[in-house]
Amino acid sequence: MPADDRSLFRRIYWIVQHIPPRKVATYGQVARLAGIPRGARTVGWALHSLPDDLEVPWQRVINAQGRVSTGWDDDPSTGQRALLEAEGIVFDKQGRLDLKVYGWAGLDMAEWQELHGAGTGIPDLPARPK
DNA sequence: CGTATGACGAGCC
DNA sequence: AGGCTCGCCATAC
Repeated sequence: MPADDRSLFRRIYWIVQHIPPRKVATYGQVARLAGIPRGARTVGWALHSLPDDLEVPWQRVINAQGRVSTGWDDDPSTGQRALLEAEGIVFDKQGRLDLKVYGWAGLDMAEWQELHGAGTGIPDLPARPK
């Protein structure tokens, strides 16, 4: 990853670092918090190219279906699902988790302002403009 | 600068 | 519910 990702990717990582254990956020949710309402795929790209030396709980970001989206990690010990189960999250028979139970509420006002600056309120995100 | 590529998502069958 | 199509957005080439 380029050395210039210091704005968007950095914001994304910062947000993910604020997801508490046993809670999960969707790619779209992180994207909205990062300021790119329809940039879910970009969040995926950001986490995909996450530097190893950065401490980011990437496993807590899943898709809107409540399923892990990695696919390549069937490894029972290092796979995304395994990491989440280790935190106490339970998946159903179809490999999905209940977002109503484990879904993260998002950044609180203080965290939002720390990220975007004071004076800016958290938008209701209709995700439809343009 | 155009095209391809996703760890996505919403809408339609 | 499950599968497909299309739109999205930052990057890589």
